[in-house]
Amino acid sequence: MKTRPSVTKPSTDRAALLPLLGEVFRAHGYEGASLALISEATGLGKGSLYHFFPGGKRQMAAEVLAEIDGWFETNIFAPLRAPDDPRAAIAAMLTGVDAYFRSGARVCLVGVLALGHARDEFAAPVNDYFARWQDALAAALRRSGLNAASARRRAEDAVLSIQGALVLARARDDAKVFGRALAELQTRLLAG
Amino acid sequence: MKTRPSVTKPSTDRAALLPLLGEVFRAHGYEGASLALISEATGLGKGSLYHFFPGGKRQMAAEVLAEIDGWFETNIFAPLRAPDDPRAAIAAMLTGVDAYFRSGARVCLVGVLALGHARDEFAAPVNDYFARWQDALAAALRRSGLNAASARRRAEDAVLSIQGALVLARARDDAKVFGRALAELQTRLLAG
DNA sequence: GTCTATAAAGCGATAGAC
DNA sequence: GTCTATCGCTTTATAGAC
Repeated sequence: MKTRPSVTKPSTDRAALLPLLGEVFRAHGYEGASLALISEATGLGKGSLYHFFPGGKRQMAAEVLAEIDGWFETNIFAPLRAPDDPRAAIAAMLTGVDAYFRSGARVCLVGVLALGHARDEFAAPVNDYFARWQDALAAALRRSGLNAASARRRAEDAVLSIQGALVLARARDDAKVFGRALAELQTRLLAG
Repeated sequence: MKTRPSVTKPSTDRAALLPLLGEVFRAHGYEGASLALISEATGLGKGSLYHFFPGGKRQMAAEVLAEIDGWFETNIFAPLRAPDDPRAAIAAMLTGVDAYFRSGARVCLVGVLALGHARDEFAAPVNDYFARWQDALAAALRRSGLNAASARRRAEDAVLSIQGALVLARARDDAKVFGRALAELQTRLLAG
């Protein structure tokens, strides 16, 4: 990867930046993630950061959010909507979620933003993320035999339980809370 | 509580300050709750605030946290531990929680602090709050007939569901999520 | 006990050299 | 594309008048 007076210029390193930014936002929250911390985490000076993200911190958080949303869309939501075995898709969701959140050691940035000071700033994408999660899961549950109302209630309960488990795991500093919640969820989701 | 050069002077207004501070912290998070906002919400200048809380924002948040903890201890935890009808105590917990969190319109400050930047600052009281909640609820469940392990799992699930419901209600800007979660919880907790 | 004024530090963001 | 230097503002916290 080179600069090459002209032509191409992939600047793909920009994409590699987002996961780093995500961890800073997760660890310190939106307001706690100062440009100094971000600069330290990425090894880039403020000048470079503003070169990549002219919109500053807001743009950084927005793009991180979009990347997370995209990951869940392809890895979690889409499989739930696919017309395959719905029970297998639900099981895959649970293992995927467990991996993504590092078995409870990693917090949900979307939830952090929802509770934080900047919630109004990101209200729309935050709402959309959870709405699509619930809808996708409800679709799978419906295909597995539940009626529409039960599927919606059970999907909401699942999404909420995952968020709560992450909060409690962090609060109690005990990641195992998350694993227990996922196990409980599995039996609850796959029950008749 | 005394000053006494001049009789009385209870300075009890200090206690009346805490709920106001609590709402500011809830609404803006710990770092988002600037002294300017706190000054505006309380109608007190910075000088007065530092007169009441020489430790500044940290002390304010710590005392608010202690007050919340005390409220839950007397209104929620203690009844769960009392040797009365455990099922009635659990039902009372749910209605008390619903009232405290304004049916989902109010967020849990303890959870906010757990996820926020200042989590290390308040790690001990935050952990203690959730631990005592779970223990008290598990005791009631045990008295209602469950074995120790089931009681602990079900209590953890309940505490986590309440937190998750508050997160999701805020994220989706739909307080009714909370009411549905409490209803679901009632059947789950009181089930055989 | 309450205020205003101010100190000292950190913040996000910008400018411009290289 | 990356850096340093710096601006303008806000932050927490303190000092001191009243």
